[in-house]
Amino acid sequence: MSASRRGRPRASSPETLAEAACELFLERGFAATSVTDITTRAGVSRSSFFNYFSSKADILWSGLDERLEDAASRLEGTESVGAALAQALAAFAPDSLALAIVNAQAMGVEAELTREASVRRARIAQAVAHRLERDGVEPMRAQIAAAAYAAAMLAAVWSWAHDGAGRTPLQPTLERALAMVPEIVPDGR
Amino acid sequence: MSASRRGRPRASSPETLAEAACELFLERGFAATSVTDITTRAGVSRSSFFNYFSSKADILWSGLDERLEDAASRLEGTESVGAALAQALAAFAPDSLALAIVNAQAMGVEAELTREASVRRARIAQAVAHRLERDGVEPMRAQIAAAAYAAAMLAAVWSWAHDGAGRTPLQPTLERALAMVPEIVPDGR
DNA sequence: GGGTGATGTTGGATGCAGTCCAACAATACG
DNA sequence: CGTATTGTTGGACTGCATCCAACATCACCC
Repeated sequence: MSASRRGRPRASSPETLAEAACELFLERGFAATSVTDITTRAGVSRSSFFNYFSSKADILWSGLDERLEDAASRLEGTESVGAALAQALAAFAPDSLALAIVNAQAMGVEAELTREASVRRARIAQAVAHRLERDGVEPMRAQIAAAAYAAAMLAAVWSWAHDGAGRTPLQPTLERALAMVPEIVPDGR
Repeated sequence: MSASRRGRPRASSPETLAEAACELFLERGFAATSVTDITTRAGVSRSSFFNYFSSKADILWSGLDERLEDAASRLEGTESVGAALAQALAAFAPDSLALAIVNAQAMGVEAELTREASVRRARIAQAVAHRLERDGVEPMRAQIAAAAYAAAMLAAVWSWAHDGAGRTPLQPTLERALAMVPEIVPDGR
């Protein structure tokens, strides 16, 4: 744990920026909030924003994206697909995304959410499909089964967010969702 | 058939613009081609572009989007899910999308394609899920089954494009893909 | 055949996202 | 104290997308 590194200390953090951003999203809406607005409230320059997030939309998704990368790694191992996904998401804490899901209407972020969610669904589905093909499932079947897993996963996150991401853990909801997949998709492993 | 309508005749058409755009995409790549480049080659002003497409990416997707809207309408009727999708896509002719899928690398459009494809997958999945819920399938199951249908549908389009969209009809490939879904997703109707 | 309304085109102004870069600031370390 | 490292800042720049007022071209009807 390098508590203090070499050069100039960071003047901000993803958390600080995300907090400022979510406040503004709730006040004015996502579209009406510019990156400049966010950095102004956070007390840093606009340039710095892109050291922490690669886009405005990334504020909401960076937390989950991290977990999805972990999931993709685990899927290359020998864990079962369900276990890999469950383990990867075990470390997913309530963040901007959960807030945005619950307050989607207030933030005017519904279109943005469905759009970006679909990208994540496809991303994790591709990882699962690769794994299933590695296990000998034919490509077409693998894609269909993988899509089912991805849909279950995102649905669980949504359900968990609406149940109150702060109070409830994600795990039970996720495992219930993942358990449904092999029931209806025989190719699930 | 109103061959000539009321006001000033159109100086261009989606087809003309798409053709000019695809040429440029093949020459310089998608990212390196600006909307201005496209309209210049097509011989119209930049402003006119947005009378025909809502965005640059839409050049590739407007054809399929039209079919997906039709599919969503059909899904509100009494046709089976498979029949609704097959019927809707029966009128899908090879267009810019097929060209882009085949020449994805040359156009430098791979990231764009996976991204936008995921949005369409989610869109049609939602329509299917609505239908399944209407038929009494519980929401979670409906979402999973719907994701499977959507995955099959897009996979069919991809496969068809690679088989040579001009030479082969889409129908057989699509029906083969759709037929796979009820085999592995019992809730499919 | 001239007026009228409908339909489209054009150019310009505008706002914002995202990229890039060179100059500068603050730290640890030897 | 000098130096390498890490991070910040402002500014320039490109391109997407939106909006709008002025203008052009048609069909139609009196």
